[in-house]
Amino acid sequence: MASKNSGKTRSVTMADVAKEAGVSRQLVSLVVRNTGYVAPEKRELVVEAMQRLGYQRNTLAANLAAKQTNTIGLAIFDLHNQVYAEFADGILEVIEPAGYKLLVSVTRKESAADRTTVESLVGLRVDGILVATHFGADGRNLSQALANTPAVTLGEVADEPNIGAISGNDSLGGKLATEHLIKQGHQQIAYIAAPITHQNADRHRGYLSALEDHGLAELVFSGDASEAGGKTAFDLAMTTTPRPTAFFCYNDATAFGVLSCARERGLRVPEDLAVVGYDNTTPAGYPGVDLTSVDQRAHEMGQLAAQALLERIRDQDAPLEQQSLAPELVIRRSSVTPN
Amino acid sequence: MASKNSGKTRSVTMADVAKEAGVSRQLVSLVVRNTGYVAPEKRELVVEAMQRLGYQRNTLAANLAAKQTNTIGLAIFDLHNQVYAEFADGILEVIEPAGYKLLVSVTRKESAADRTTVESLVGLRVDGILVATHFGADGRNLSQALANTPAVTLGEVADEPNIGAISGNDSLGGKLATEHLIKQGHQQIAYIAAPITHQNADRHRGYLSALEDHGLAELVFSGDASEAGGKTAFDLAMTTTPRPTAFFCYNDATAFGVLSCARERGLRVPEDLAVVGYDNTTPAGYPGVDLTSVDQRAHEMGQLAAQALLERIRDQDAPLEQQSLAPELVIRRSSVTPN
DNA sequence: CTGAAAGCGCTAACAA
DNA sequence: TTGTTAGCGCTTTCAG
Repeated sequence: MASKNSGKTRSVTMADVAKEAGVSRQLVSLVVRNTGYVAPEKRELVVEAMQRLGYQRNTLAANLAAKQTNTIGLAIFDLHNQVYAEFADGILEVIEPAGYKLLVSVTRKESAADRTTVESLVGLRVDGILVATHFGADGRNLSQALANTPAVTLGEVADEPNIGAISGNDSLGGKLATEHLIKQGHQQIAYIAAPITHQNADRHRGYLSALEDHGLAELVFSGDASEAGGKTAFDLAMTTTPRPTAFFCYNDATAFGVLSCARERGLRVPEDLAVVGYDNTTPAGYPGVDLTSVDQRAHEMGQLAAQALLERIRDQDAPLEQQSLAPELVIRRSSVTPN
Repeated sequence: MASKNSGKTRSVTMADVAKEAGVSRQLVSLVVRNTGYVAPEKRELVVEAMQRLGYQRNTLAANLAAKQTNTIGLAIFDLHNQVYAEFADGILEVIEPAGYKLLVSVTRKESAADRTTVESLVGLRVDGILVATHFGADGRNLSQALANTPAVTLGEVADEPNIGAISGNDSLGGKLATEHLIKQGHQQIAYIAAPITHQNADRHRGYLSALEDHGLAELVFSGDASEAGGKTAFDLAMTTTPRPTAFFCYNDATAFGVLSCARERGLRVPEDLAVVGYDNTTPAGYPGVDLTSVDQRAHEMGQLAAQALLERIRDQDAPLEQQSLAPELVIRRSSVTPN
């Protein structure tokens, strides 16, 4: 007896509040929803009753009945990566004023559960989902998981009908970064790649295109878009000949991994090794880090994606937003050859 | 006509799946919940029907009916702060194997909506809540917002009956940090304070106690527990006499703000200024940053808190967990006086 | 395995 | 303003 939910005390319901306040259930509903006209004294009565009883509305029931949750879901990959914080900031600025709440669903990167993340949000029937998690190259998976929930991807393009996307021009970003390194005099420039996504493919492509323009050969090492991934890839790179003298990394997280390893090996940045990241996260600018990084304007992307999503929620037939922001290379010490 | 939810297509229900598969609704429910015995062929039938129809269970309805969500809520303050990522990692390691999902509710720090964050989780009827947000000194607010939802606070003690807490020994941490700075020869040691919480009060107390032991006077400047707060406080500190030569900061985020400002003013760390943070977040260890920081073992705290919470969910009468972890000072370059 | 019935706590529409 | 009546999509229990 009593294995689960042993002592679960039945929670206070609207009916309880109504009785306590001596009014009808509907009246309570009205004041809770802050809708329609309620006489001040009655409202007062209800509010007091709610406080006495410690009433908390059951959003589950409310949402189920209303078929609407006033909540936006954000699916992300790794809480450690600061880009997501930038995204979230931008998103909140847009949705909070519009009366929406934000719910974040996180994957542990090991569990590769991108799908789960979105599905759990869909299950909760959030009004819309912002997908900032890596979904591999397989957009179909995303579409399936979404099951018609309005969605906009962030950073990554979705190439599925009916899904919006606010992305950066990643191939341009890759090209800018690589050209910068070439201009600094590097010939052996490595790309630290991440899992197979459009973002990765595009950054890679930009890198290649810059190399080709200058007749240089590519050197690619794969990690997993995290600091640990950067370390792995770096260690690999150090065993090869010719050894790279410059690293263009898939993102800042990866670059931080590279920086750490470089120090462990006694390599100085930028004297012995130039490093460029992507995302221009806050830590990239910390004194002493000074990581050159491609800024894809994550904050702005968050805002735009949120706007696009709200648009789509209001009108399912609104035109599909497919914006792309131009990236900007922020040059710091980590990549500048001293003279 | 049609202002909201204009094109909202009715979503696929269990009944639809049952009809499609030619079985009863209960059978569908069984396979969805993965409960009881279902004949393999029948299961196959159902699964296929679900895929054909793109069925996604309505978790709202399921949770409402089952009075259980298999979800743990995490209330946090600021996605930018890496401690929360550490917390989350530890939490996930414990709850995922136990079959729980994690939902994160974030506040924008400006909106001071600690309460909202918890309330929105309570509304969703998550099975338990981990509170890692700053709740001011007012535990009553928390209790009210929780409305009997099992909860454990992370980092902060709750001093409310019925709320568990896994915290660090913050006054010890403050003392360790300050004593270290004293040992480095500093006399003017500032504390960069954060909003009124137990954590802040305790770290402050530890700082004071160390100062008193050595007959030093306190210098306190207040920020808001973020990078921006650190900057504000630092600027303030720079206008006072005597000017501090060392800073013990409420947390790493604050410390990063201080480090940035210091550089802007051309002050070298640690030559002109020693800095110590709290939390020992990942960026503190980045090459070039090398921030001395008190490690409160956030990852472990996350695990313990999750365990305590699960315990409490299983049995409402389980003894209240009130653990405190001993912090450890991780000394790096930022605080060591060169000789 | 199926069918029937009750209920979770709320919203929504309408009549009184 | 208040009742009344439905119903949201699912779980749970019990009999068959």
